[in-house]
Amino acid sequence: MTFKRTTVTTALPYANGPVHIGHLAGVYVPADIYVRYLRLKGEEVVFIGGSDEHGVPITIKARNEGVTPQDIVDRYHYIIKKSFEDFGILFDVYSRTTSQTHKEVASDFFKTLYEKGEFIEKTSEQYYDEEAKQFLADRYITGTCPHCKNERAYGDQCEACGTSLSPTDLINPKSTISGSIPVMKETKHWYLPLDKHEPFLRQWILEGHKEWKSNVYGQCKSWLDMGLQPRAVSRDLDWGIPVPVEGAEGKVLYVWFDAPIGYISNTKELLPDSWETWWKDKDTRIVHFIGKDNIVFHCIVFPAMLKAHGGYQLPDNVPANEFLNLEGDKISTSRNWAVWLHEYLEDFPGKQDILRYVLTANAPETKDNDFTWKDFQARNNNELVAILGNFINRALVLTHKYFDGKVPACGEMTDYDNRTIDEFVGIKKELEKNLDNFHFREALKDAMNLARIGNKYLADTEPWKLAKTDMERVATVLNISLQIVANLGIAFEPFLPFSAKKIRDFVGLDDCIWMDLGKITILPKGQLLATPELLFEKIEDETVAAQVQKLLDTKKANELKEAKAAPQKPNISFDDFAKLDIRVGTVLECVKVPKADKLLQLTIDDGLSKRTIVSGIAQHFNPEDIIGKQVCFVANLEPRKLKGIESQGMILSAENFDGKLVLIHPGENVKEGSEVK
RNA sequence: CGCGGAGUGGAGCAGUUGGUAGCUCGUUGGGCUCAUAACCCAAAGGUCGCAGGUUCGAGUCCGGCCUCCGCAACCA
Repeated sequence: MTFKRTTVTTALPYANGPVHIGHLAGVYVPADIYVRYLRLKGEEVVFIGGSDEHGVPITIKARNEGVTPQDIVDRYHYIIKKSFEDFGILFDVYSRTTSQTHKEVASDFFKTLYEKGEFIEKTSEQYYDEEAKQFLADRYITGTCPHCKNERAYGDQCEACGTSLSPTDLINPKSTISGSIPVMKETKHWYLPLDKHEPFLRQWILEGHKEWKSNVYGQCKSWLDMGLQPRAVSRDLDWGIPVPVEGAEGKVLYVWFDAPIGYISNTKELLPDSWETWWKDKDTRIVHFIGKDNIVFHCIVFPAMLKAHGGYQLPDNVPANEFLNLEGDKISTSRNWAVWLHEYLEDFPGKQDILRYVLTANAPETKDNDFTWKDFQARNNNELVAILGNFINRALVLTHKYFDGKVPACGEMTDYDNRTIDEFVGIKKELEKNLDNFHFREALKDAMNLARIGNKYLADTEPWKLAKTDMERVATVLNISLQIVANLGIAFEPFLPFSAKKIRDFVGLDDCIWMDLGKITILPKGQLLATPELLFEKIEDETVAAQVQKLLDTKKANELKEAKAAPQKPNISFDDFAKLDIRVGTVLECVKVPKADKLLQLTIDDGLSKRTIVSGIAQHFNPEDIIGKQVCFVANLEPRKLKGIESQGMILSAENFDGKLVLIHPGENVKEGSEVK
């Protein structure tokens, strides 16, 4: 396959929240690695990103916060943009779908399809929320499921019984936005007849792109086999790009139609004069990096749009990744179950490359993977520090020790030297093959193996021993070792750009050219090295423990938020209440009841005498912690024998939502026997 | 039976068109001491989710079953 240039796009993050490690691992790091690699090889490439800023969820978030949708997208667009910059994701352009350029491009795109007769118009009745003044997407309507009578079924599906529904099936429908009862209202929309493009798509994907990843190919095949349906491309909403035809007041382009065109708009914003080359020239190759949730849009819908429009190239590959989980649970923006990029950088300043490394080494390329802080620590300590950082440090320290920090001359090379270099060149080829095929996890492993070769080379040649007898040989060994260091400065550039730059700075290498990889003549003799400093540092147990604790706190906060108070019990009369005799007493003694898991035996000074109370609280308190404390107890509860001990009352405690018991104490000490009313 | 993906030594993953099961980490033993107690070598450890079928031969093909994840709402 030959091509002259590559257009790389990344899924546009939705601007209703910051970006997290899942975004990075699934889309942006792989894309950035790929783009950096192509650039190093001197290929023409343009790297397009941007925020997706339209759609219903943003309007709802804005309503909930009492601000405008524009406020929301402004807030997150800049946070997201900065996160990407901070992590070295080198977009040529990172724009937004609220830009003027996009408005024009998307409008024109729609108009072209409209004028070519590529849409069909349909009028239908849809639920309308009169209070919120908007039509309701299926998911924003709840009601009773006609099949299982579950009262919390959604307009598209009942999650209790699994049947798929249409909003009109629901009994007692209710808007989730305002809570009001929606009414049926007629509305007209434009549809893209995907079914019309099905034969072409079938041929193009199923015959023409068998090389696509199995998850991508499989998903497409499934959609095609099910048969494609026309899809609406417009919505009744006041936030978005107006449908640019007459009689379409109050209607905007549906986000999935709007968003992918953003790739084109952003290219145009970057290159107002030459953008078409990057989308329409036959020698241009388009690659979309996305997550698995976006497969059908990028493989079926967007290509159909481009085909219908005419003149555009279709994507050459869509290397979609699966999802990344966090400590065993699905990452969730709404539940705050995520490692946010901006927060990571606050906790680990300057350590972007560690995260890039871990996310690449553990990328969800073939199935969902799990990010754990323990793995993060292990990969840093055992791989980045021990293999890569250590080798570079060894080579530099030895050179400073024996040659005043100058690259020594390379003398006669042995067979072993040559074999090492051959091995190096072999790995370079593997590395390129893996990068070309989007196998970034393997490619990173290859790059790491280059550092391993360096360590082995030093261990086998033992220059610290040779230094006693043969300095000329030491010179050759260190020259080759330093050349390997220089090579690492190139090989890691796509993966760890910050560290690769540092490595090159150590050895005074100004240019980073992929062609040089595999050569041992990169550094000239006599080149002065910088003073070595540590490339990576160990991450201590406490550091990762703190991160884990942060997540546990989140989990707890979520549980608290979701915990609901139990319904109130039926009313009682004042007389009933007056019958209760609740008093304060001081715990004099407290011991565990033998052969009982839950029982504590307390001796209490109740102001009159001492009484014994047995309480089922042993799993929540240490007996000695309670002694001396004042507690509240029901004094006139009928005595009852527990494990053979007569209990004369009941200790009062509150049960937290998580089942934890808390004793009820008076706010300040009072006289024993005081009544609680 | 909605659709797709995944199920390989303790953990995380490779296994291209079927031909003796590999890699990284971890573990154990040894070596080295230039190096951030880092590095190098060696070993142990798997009936490739389950039970079938095709084949001289299957992790790799076919049909069945089980488990996990995702999509069909928002979300990479």
